[in-house]
Amino acid sequence: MSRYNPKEAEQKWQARWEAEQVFLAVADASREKYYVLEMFPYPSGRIHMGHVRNYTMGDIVARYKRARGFNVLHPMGWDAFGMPAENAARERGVHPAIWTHENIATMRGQLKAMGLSIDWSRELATCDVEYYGHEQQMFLDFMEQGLVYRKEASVNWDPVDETVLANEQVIDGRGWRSGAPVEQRQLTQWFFRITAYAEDLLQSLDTLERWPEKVRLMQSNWIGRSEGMRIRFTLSGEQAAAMPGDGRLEVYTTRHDTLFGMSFCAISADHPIALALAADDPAIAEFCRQCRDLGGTAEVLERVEKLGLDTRLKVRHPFIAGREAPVFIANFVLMAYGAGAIFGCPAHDQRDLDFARKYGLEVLPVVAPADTLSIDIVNEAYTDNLNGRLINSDFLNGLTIAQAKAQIAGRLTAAGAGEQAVNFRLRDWGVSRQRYWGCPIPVIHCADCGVVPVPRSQLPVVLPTDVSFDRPGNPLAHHPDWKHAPCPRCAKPALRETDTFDTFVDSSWYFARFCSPRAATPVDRREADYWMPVDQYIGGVEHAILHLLYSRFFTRAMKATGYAVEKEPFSGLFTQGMVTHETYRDAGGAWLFPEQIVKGEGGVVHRETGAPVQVGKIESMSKSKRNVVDPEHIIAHYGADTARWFVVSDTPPERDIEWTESGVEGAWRFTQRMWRLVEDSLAKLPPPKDPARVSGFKAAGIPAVLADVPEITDDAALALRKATHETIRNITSDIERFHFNRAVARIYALANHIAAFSAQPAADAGAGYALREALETLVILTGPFMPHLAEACWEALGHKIMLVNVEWPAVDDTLTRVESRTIIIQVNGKRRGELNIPHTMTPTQDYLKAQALAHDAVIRHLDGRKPKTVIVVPDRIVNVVV
RNA sequence: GCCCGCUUGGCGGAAUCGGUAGACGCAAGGGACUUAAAAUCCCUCGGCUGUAAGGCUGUGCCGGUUCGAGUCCGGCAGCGGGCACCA
Repeated sequence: MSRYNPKEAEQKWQARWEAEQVFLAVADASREKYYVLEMFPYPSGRIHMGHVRNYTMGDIVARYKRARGFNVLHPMGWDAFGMPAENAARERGVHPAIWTHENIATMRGQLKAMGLSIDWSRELATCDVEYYGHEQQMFLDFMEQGLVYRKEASVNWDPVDETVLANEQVIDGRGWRSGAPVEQRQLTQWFFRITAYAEDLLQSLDTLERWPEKVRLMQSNWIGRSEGMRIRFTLSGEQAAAMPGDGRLEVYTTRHDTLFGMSFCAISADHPIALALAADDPAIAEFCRQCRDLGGTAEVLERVEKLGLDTRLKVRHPFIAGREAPVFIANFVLMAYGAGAIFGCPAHDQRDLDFARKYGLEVLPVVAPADTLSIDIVNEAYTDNLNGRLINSDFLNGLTIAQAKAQIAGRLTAAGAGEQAVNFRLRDWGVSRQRYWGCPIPVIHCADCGVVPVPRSQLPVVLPTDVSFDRPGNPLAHHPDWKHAPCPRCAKPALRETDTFDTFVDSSWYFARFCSPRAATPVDRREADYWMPVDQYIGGVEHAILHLLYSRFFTRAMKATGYAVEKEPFSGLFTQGMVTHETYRDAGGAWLFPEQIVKGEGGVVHRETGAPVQVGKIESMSKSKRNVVDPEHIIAHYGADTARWFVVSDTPPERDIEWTESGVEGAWRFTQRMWRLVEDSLAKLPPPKDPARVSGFKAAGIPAVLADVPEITDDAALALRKATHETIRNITSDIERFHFNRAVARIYALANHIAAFSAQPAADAGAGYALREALETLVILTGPFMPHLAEACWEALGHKIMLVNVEWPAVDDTLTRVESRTIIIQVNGKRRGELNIPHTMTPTQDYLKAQALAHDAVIRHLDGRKPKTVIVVPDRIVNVVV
């Protein structure tokens, strides 16, 4: 008996798959396609367990779908632009391109060692000009379609690193790298007009039936549609006529029903009126500056007091003659949302109430709970916007909130003072980054002609390689000559745009590029029309909003520019959980790696010093806490199959999984156990039959491997066959529904059953067939999870063709249709016994009832009482009710 | 603050429709084999009770619907996630 050697077997089968180009995907209109994609990795240096989990899941789906006869596309690439490469350049003097490509080479090798069924001929990296050049072309197309524009926007600016920071890179108001206080700066930036599709992006969420409900909800909240009114108030006061807006102030509200409770208006510090006032008044200018410097981080806003400055402007109430309300500039009003101005009704909005209390403004309740008709407002606003009746509101009194809204909308619209409006929280996507390692934005700035797109004949705009990182800021801007280019329109000297794209742009269309990664155009329509959309996309939930929303925008924009037919990129989505591990610290509080500790009799101690170790929380693996396990070590020690098996065992894929040494040992034991099971059974098996035809993309329509089993009458053999076919049915549905942990459990259960059967002496010749059928089924069903081991077992079972080319087994319904033979007997819903029904009979309800009433335990529990009724659930239960 | 999700043995988790709660794995304990170890195999394993057969109890807590509730409904608690001055 030989021991299974994963190292040899994995190399052997990976080489054979590659030699026969099994995973090469070729579009074929005669075959049904299936596009499986995992979120492509950032080439940070080495793969981590999160990658192992992600790519194992994708590979299970890809191999399974392939076995089901689909023409599977399963590609891999690299999200290769981004800041870590520039940081490496600054810290270690390595050029970002070299750093990135070395990382890619390392990680490609690590992924290949996992035995993934990937078509590596389609590999791409977003930092290669063959990729980002096409991105530049699409940018120009989007520009022509009006989907791109430039505007001045406020950004987080790190004055030391001289760069823009994303909100996540601002920690406690300081730059995450430099530690310098972050400033708000107005910069002219490029934007994608994602809001043009706000309604469609929201509505179409309903069509994404194979997306997690949670992700759809998060996107829906992010888009943040609200229905309300734009209302234009007439300004009064000395300066009213001089203000922008023709003497009117427009606000957006969702509570126009509370208009009679208005006691002030407030505008943003960036509102045109505020800017106009600030121009003449240093005090106002100073106040506006303070408001802006607050910035946008949520934690700061939480603590900050509501502040306002009276502009001395007033607005007239549209329905109360002679009544006016003051206009404030307020720090809590955002220019980017709605009209950048609000009307304040303190009784029914908490912020307005806080503000009113601070500045001594009137608080007039205008909505009361339906049954009370009056309400006192102290420190808490009454914000119920569904139930309630209007009070203190003239012609609205007594109406419901909905009726009052309709009245107000009707009157204001008729008067030309407003109209109903839909508003979105979603904002346009700013894509400019002042960085080197990204896709150059293909425009030229000319003093005379303005912003001029780079002519298509001059694309791609290639990143220069001779850049230096010896000073802060964007190396492209410092480059001696790269940015100098003649204006394409007037030929005078002009300047290239030195900003590059946000890396989310690169990852917003790579899935489409995979369909034709070497095409001379961004996408080859014939290929894309065949392969798109992605049938199953798999990745971390941390991308639930931005990446997925941007990609959904991009496919719409690509459709508008003729690059795509589908507007939704991913018809199925699965978001997997993280990989976690215990944390360890020494007495000094320093984090320790798992391999530095030993768990023994005396508790947990340091491997070398023997000093006691504190075991901390189970947290997601991170380098900073050192609770990481390197997949390469695991694969070297146990093999890829064991690692793959472990990361889908026990825990449902959407939940976080804890990596434990004993869990991996358990997975390792099973690989050996399965191999032994096959070897030990070989002597009892009839000869193998290779299937007549081969599945995969070279042939369609495949026969089942397991046909022609002779008739079997032995009970144990029949039970094995039944278990075999039930396992096929269950694992098939488990994989379809991403219940990999259940599929794993069922594989264990079938293996246990086979082991028990195999240990008994064979009843007759048929037993060998049942055993071969069960073993081969076990091997095929294990294939998507542990492909190398399964190939080895398949070969050991005597087959000449590779398992990867064998079709998924079919369920024999005649075997599984036989219902349960054990019927549970209950008294008052509690289990009291069971009935065993012989194979040969089909019991009637009356028979079951009689059997139950005659049962010892039932008689004991009835204790002489007459049953009121007896409920019989066919094939399951008899419940005697007293 | 608003929105969403989760809560089952020592642990990860099973339990399509309301119908045998705890599959499968890990850990633990006992035993076999072995000079020994590794590996492997067998047994036990929610709690209480009983020599045993068995009995009682048990899916976060309180209540309801039902012949029957981990599953459905109402309330509460705890944990986790998303958004957050969004008018």
